[in-house]
Amino acid sequence: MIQKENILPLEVFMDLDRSGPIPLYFQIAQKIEKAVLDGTLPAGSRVENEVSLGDRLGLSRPTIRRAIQDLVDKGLLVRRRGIGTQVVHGQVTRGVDLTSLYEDLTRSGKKPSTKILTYKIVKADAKISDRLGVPIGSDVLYLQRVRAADGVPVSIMENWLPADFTDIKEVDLNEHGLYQILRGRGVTIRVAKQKIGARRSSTQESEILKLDKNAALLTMDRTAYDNSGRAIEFGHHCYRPDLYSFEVTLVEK
Amino acid sequence: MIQKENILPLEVFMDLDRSGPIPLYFQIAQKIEKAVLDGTLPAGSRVENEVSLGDRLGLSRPTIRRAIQDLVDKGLLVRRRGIGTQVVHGQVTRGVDLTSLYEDLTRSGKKPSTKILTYKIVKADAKISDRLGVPIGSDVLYLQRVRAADGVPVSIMENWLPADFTDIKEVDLNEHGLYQILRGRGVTIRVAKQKIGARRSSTQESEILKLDKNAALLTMDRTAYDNSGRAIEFGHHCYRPDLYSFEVTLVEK
DNA sequence: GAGTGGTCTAGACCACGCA
DNA sequence: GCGTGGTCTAGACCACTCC
Repeated sequence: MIQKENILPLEVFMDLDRSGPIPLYFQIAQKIEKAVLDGTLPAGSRVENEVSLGDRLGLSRPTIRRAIQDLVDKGLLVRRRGIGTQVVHGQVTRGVDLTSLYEDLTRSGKKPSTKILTYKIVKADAKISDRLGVPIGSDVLYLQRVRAADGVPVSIMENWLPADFTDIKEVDLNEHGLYQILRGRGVTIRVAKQKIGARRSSTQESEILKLDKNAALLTMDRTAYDNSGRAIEFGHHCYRPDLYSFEVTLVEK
Repeated sequence: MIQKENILPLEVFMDLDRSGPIPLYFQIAQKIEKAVLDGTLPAGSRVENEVSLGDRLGLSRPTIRRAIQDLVDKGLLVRRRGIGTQVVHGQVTRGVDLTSLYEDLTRSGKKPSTKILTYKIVKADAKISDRLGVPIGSDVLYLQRVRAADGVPVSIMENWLPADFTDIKEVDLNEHGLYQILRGRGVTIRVAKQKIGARRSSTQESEILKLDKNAALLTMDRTAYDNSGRAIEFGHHCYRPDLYSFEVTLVEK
């Protein structure tokens, strides 16, 4: 495989803020990412090596390295020892990055709305107890909601939250995504474990999502943890497969 | 939230190989991961801080830091500035890590087998041209296979590969996974972009997978790139949802 | 104020691919 | 042999959280 010519990024690296709160490696990564997206660094082209880039910018190699590594982890660049760093072919797809469906829809320009079907406090059964790490029989908040985009129903969402979230207001859930509300309470979701599958829809689900009987549903089970490692939310969601899918970028470590 | 007691890992860090080919940060990460899995570091417990661990092991802080960071990225640990590092609650789920279904099945103790339905060289249409980055009308290898686990059909896989892979032997595909064959040719898949969805099965698909008519299928479209960033394979796979699902761990960066 | 993780420096040596 | 990325060191200062 013939390598394309070296393309040295010019001074795309203007206005680096060396004293502000934004890390230097992050600023560098942003500049390089922008250069890839706008074609300054076309697919397959080589990226300047770490040492010389560091020299030119007056930054240490570990700082440059971290910037590039972050882009490699995002699937934007590929590195080979002894060879160099190249831009991956193929358009960039934004992977799932720990946002809720609500934010997903907002970002893609749709207008999300939520209808609450069920809002009640229930006792945790064995499964919920296991997922949330709470005792069996303890109070948990149970939500059943329908999320629509521009008025078209996209997803039925069931969620369970530990007892100390039972004071979440029903009205807030009409106006905001769940993760948005949690953030407002100082809870940051840091890790989520998801299982994505498919099944046929029930009669009720078909009615709600305006699908045929026995249509295919895309399903997702998720447990989300905050920055102390505690389970905050367990959810079982099902999506209209013609309106939603999951995009994932995998990078060999 | 009350934090649990400090639990200082003892000398779980025996036999570190300081001169071998395995990086020190990797060895450290393995030891810590093992301690989490076997309960030495229970869920919610604190992990010793970077500086003191580095001192005790006679290693620099960046080395220790890298080990811990890798585990954070895997969703095993959580960090908070000013607080410390803790073990995430909830059992560890092995995420999808850029292996093929063949390896997936082997690892979970099943016996994979493959039946080739179609093996031929076709001309790239607009879609395949776009996904593989080859000219429209150029030769590509088209495969249609059925993968079974312990004799039960799990997945129908369609794959397209660029012209220089047209010498892949049909017999090899019976015995090995596609990625396995590629590795044997010196091709390393480094990045993959996947889109996971669902749809109803066609009559033919239902027959092959031994499903009811109009059953739900879990589908995955994937483009895979090698370590030079070149597209190596595009695939459209569909799975029996009762036998297969995708597990993904997301970590806020 | 003490303890923690987050960032950054300025070097070093090695492993690998290529000419 | 040379250029590349991969690892590692021994420090430094800062931001944040808790007491």
